[in-house]
Parts: sequence; structure tokens; C-alpha cells
Amino acid sequence: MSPRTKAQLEMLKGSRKNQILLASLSLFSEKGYYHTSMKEIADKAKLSKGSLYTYFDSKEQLLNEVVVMGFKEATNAGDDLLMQMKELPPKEIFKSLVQAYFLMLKEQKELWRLTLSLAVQVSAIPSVHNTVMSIYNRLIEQLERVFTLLGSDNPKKEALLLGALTDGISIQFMIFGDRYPLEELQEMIITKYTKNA
Amino acid sequence: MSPRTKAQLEMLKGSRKNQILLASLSLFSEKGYYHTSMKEIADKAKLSKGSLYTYFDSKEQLLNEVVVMGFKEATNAGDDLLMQMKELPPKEIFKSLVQAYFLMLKEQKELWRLTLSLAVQVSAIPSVHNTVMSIYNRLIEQLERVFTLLGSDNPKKEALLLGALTDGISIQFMIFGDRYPLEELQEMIITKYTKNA
Amino acid sequence: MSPRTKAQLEMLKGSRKNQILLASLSLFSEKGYYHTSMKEIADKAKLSKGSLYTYFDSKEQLLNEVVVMGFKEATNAGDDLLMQMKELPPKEIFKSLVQAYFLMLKEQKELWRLTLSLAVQVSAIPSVHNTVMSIYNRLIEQLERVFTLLGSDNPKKEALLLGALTDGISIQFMIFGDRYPLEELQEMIITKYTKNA
Amino acid sequence: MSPRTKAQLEMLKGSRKNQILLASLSLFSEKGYYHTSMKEIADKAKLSKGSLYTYFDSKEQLLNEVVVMGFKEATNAGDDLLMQMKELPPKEIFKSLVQAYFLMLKEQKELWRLTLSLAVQVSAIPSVHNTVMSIYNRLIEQLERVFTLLGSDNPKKEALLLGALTDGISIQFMIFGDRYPLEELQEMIITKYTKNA
DNA sequence: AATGAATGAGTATTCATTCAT
DNA sequence: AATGAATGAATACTCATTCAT
Repeated sequence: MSPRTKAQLEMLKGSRKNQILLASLSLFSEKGYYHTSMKEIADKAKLSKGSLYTYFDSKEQLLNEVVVMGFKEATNAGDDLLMQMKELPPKEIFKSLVQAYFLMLKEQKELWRLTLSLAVQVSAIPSVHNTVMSIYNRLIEQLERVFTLLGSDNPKKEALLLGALTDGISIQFMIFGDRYPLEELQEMIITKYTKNA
Repeated sequence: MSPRTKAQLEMLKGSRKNQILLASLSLFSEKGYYHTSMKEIADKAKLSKGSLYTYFDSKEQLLNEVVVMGFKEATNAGDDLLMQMKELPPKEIFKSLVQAYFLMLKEQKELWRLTLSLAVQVSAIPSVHNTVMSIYNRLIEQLERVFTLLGSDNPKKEALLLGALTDGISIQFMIFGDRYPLEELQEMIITKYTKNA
Repeated sequence: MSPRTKAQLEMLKGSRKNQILLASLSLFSEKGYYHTSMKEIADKAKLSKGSLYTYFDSKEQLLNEVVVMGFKEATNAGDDLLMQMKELPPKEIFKSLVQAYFLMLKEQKELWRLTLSLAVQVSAIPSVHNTVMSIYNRLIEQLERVFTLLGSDNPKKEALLLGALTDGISIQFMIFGDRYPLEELQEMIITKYTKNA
Repeated sequence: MSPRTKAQLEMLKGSRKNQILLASLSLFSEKGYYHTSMKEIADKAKLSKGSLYTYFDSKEQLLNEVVVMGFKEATNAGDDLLMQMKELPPKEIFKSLVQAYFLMLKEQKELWRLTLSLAVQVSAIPSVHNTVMSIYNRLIEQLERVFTLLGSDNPKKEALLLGALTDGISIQFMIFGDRYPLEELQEMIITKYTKNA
């Protein structure tokens, strides 16, 4: 009867759901969506196959929620960062944001690989495409605010360009792996954008 | 049995193989690799399922060859262009190369979607990863030569950055479709790179 | 804890059990036994899945009790009717019984569909087969008593034939639905049986 | 190239399809549609699970074709009988038809059980319901022709009634099995219908 | 008594690949 | 070289039943 019980159930359910989401993210990114079976996810999340369906209606819905979860973290981190730095000079903000991005790229390589691959496969899984599109828009809007601070003439397009640049870097990082000069490119970008802006 | 017949057979085989590759490309990029069955490819290429295996050992090998075909078109176009323009001023070469790239992006949308999609999903299918890696290197080397002509301090890294930028634009184009301001970004890039380089 | 409470609980349980039986009957006859899940029954009976097992050991036992309930209604109605009419001339009794049957057929279509459906599928579920067999016998015995009153030479076989006829009519009614000339057939049967008997 | 090859293939395919239909009929009738798995059918028909789908699109379609096959035989036999006897007195025709029906009931018990159970389960498998309905109509039309010969006032309704009677007998036969006095009921029916008609 | 999360056996269907013709 | 029937491993999803709370 006490609210605590309900709340505890919610938390348990939440944590179970999280277990599944984390297991799925890891497997989807490592082996790809199609090479990951529900059985494997269940095993990794330490519950039964059937229980997956208590939390998610289908494999596709699970995929959607994995993507949303991943990017909610990213965009929240970005929002926090912008909030904290709002008194600093724009160039500093820009630099920090780029650094934050590169950090995330290294630390959440799996999530990026998954999301980008979904972004590209438009028609294979339509529901996910929509999810990815709306997330991508939020990220671009974050960048746009920074370019506005920097006094850019066309913050929207600059944001798109920088977004494209970082996506491309992600792809190259995925193709070339640890041989890829991530840090040096990071420096080049910061230099290019803060030199004469 | 005459040489002519053999040659004709070779041509037929060549064209049959091409039929298959084109059918596969179209289906893979429209529906994704995993949602395309060998039966569908056979139907689209107007031969039997069994006959696919006369030309390709497996679906995975077929995929590899589709990717190779796709990139080959891109690199050949680039080589031709560089050859034709080798007397022109570097900035003109650069501009033409970027324009050629954007043109191809619009006109060969399918090919790029597939290629990038595969580049990103890469880790799931090792043999394709290797194919993509080696061909991607060739593209970067092409760009590198142009940056060398332009007198860049670090042509290799500049090539990587420009490659990343164009890949990212491809992805955004795929995500946003026809709403995406392809032409304007093209102009921004040319301006940025030729203004003070 | 008072006896009253216990009695109330009994009643509650009785009514709960009834709710479940009615919900099951409705779903079984609408969608079929195999297409009805315990979850659906629970939802329709407004209790939880787990609670079903407080009242019934298994889905199969639930099915058995649904069938028993269905036939019991039929036999009870018949017993009442025979009781009320025991002073009337046999032909009147016969006529009323047939009329009562046709009325029930129209008004309790669901119940008959289920019951007959189960009677036919019988061999797949042995426990239901036994239930159906013993209850069907009771119905035949009722008819047998009427044919004895009518002075039939072979009341047992006549009862079987009339039982068969009415079952067959039920089936045709189920197959053809409202297009089926139920009333006219009812008249034909009464005429046939009371003309020269 | 010769027609023979194609024809042979057709025959092989025909016989394979027949193997499957016969195996299915036997299993569906014995264990019921839902308790028969595609694996069991494949095993009984001595081919692989996957091959079932070369001949039938789904389990439901297989069921449909089982029913159609079974009744095509029955109605064809009825047509033949009527044709052969068209010179005989109507009462003889009637007698032979009823006898033929009872024979089929004994010898094709499985088919009847299956069909009746499908007839009753309207909404569970809609496509099959339609199949059963059209078959049932053909059987009734056959009976109608005989009642017309017998000079009945209302051959359509008489046909329905006799159809109902025989369906009901089928059901009772299924419920009571070998204890059921099939022969004696057969005689009663023939006597009743030919006595004063 | 009541709940509903957890279980895992069970099943229809798909599909790359093989091979006899 | 071409065919397409045959194969059977693989897999998402369902659902009756159990049981801790």
C-alpha cells in the first residue's frame, strides 16, 4: 500500500529495463542489430527470453529505445556543458564542446557506430529512422546555439557543416580504429574554427 | 565452341555478373543487406537463385563486390578528373573535385548510401571491413594529392578532414533527404577552402 | 472471520468463478479455445492472470468447466420443462421441447457453438471428451423419456436421431448464420414427428 | 525439352503435394490442427520442414487444401453415383446415397471430424470457414437433386434437414466411437424416408 | 486471496546454400 | 551453364504456469 512499494517496483523495473538496454547496446554495436539474437540479449542481461517481452514489445522497439537512451545522455551532457559555460568566452565554449564530442566518440564508440548505421539505413527500419532523425536535429540545434554565440553569419549551416565533419570523423574512426589520429584532427578543427572567427 | 562463342559467353557472363551487381546494389541500398534475399536478387537480375552461385560464392562475397564496384566508380571518376585538370591552377582543381563529388552524391545516392552504410556497419562483417578500408584509403590518397598541389602543410590530415566532411554531408543528406541544402553547403566548403589556402 | 464473512467470501468466490466462466465461454466461442489466452480471459473477467489459478488448475480444466456449465444450462432447462408439462399430452410435450430447443439455439448461440465445437474436436483433449460424452448421454436420456411417453418402439434410437437432427441444425445455423431458415425447419420437424406418431 | 520432363516434374510435385496433404489430414484429424506441428507433418510426409513451404504458403493454407481435397473426393463420388443411377427408381437412389454416406463416414472418419470442427469454428480461421461453407453447399445441392427426384414438396429444406441429420450422426459417432449403433440408425433413416414418400 | 514479473519450452516461418537433372 | 526443389539451422515471439511479495 505504501508508495514505497510501488516506487521500488518501478525502480526494479527501471533497472531491469536498463540492464536490457545496456546489454542490447553493447551487443548491437559489437555484432550489429541483425547478428544479435534476443536469446543473446537475454543471456547478457541475465534474464529469460520471455522476460524481454515484459519490457519491450519487439526487437525493433528495443532498438529504438537503445538509441533514444544513448542520445538522451549525450544531449543532456551537451546541455549541461552549455549551461555551465554560459559566462565563458564563446571560443572557450566551442573548444570545450568539440573536446566533449571527441571524448564521447572515444568512450561511446559503440553507440555512435550503432546510431550512424541506423541513420544511413533509412528504409530498413523506418521507425528507428524517425527516432534517429529527431535526435540528430537536437544535436544540430545545440551546435547552432554555439555558432550564434560565436557571431556566425549562418549558424544553422555552420552547425550542419560541423555536424557533418564530426560524423565523418566518426566514420573514419570506425573504419580505421586505433590507427586513426583522433587527437590531431581534434586540434586541427579547434584551430581552424577559433583562429579567425 | 569457336573463340567467338567463348568471347560472347565471356561477355554474357560479364553482363550477367553486372546485372546481378546492379540488382544487388539497388536492393541492398533500398532495403538493406539483411532485408534482401537471394531470391529477390535473382528475380531482379532475371535469373535463377541457383545461378547466382555460378557468379558469386556467397551472399557476403556478392556484397563485397558490390562495394568494390561502387567505390571503383568513385575513384575512377576522381582519377579521370585529376588527369584532365592537371594543367589547371590547384584551386580550380579543388573546386572541380568538390563539385564532382556533390554531383555524384546527388546522382548516385543509392550507391553512397550503401557504401557508407557498409562502412559504418563494418565490424559485423570482417571481409567487408577490409574491402572498405583499402578502398577508402585510395580515396583519401586522391584528396591528398590535391592538398599537396595546394601546398598544404599537412596534406594527409587535410585529406582526412575533407573526406570526413563529405562523408558527413552524405549522411546528413541521407537523413534529411531533399530538404537538405546540398548546394549551399557545397558553396560554403569551396569558399572556406579556397579563400585563404 | 464470522460465518457471514465466510459465506460472503464463498459467494464472492462463486461469483468470481462465474465471471471467469462467462468470460471464457464468450472468448472461447468467439475466437476458439486455442486463440484465447489466459491473459485475455483475466482481462475480460477483470482479475489478474495469476488469480485464474486460484479458481482453476489449468486452462484445460477451465475449458472442462465451461463445457459442463453450458450443458448444465441446457439439461436443467429441459428438466424444468418436462417437470412442468408432465400432465400434458405427449405430443404437446414434444412440441414444447423442440420449441424450447430452437429458442435456446437462437438465444444462446455462443454456448452451443462452443459446446458443439468441443464435442467435435474432442479427441484432441481426452479430458474434455469424457466430459462431453457423459453430459451428452444425459441429454439423450431426457429425449428418450419423451419418446417413451410417445409410445415409440425404440425410444433410445429415436432419441439419438432427434439429438443428431438438432445438433446438425445447430451446425448449419453456425455455418450459414442468419440466412438459415431456422423457423421453417422447426415447423417441419414438429410436423414430421407429430403427424403420425 | 520434351514435354515428358515437365510432366514428370508436375507429377512429382503433385505426388509430393499429395504426400503432404495426406500426412496432414491424418495428423490434423488425429491430433487436431493446433496440436500438429509443421515438423510432424514434414516427418510424416518424409521431407524437410522447409520443403513444406515450397508447396504451401502457410499452415493455414495447407489446412484449406486438406479440406478441399477431402471433399472433392466426396462430392465427386456423389456425382458419379447419381450419374450411374439415374435410370433407377428414386427410392433406390436415395437408399444408395445414404449408404454411400454412412460408408464414407466410417472410412473417412478423420476427414469428417476435421471438417466439422472447422465448420463450427467460424472466426478462429476465417479463410477455412469460407472453404467449408462452399463445400457444404455443394453437398446440400446433391441431396436436393435427390429430393426433387423423390417428388418432395420442398427439396431444398428436406436436403437441409437430411444434411443436418447426417451431420449430427457424425458428431455422435465421433463422441461415442465404436459403441455407436451406426448401422441401425442408417436403417432407420432409410425406412423413415422411403416408407411413405 | 491477489498480483504480475519471470520463465522457457514450443512453433511457424525464412533463407542461404547445395545438388540432381 | 542453368535451374529450382530440397534442406535444416536459425530466430522472433507466444503463452500457460509458477511463485515471491
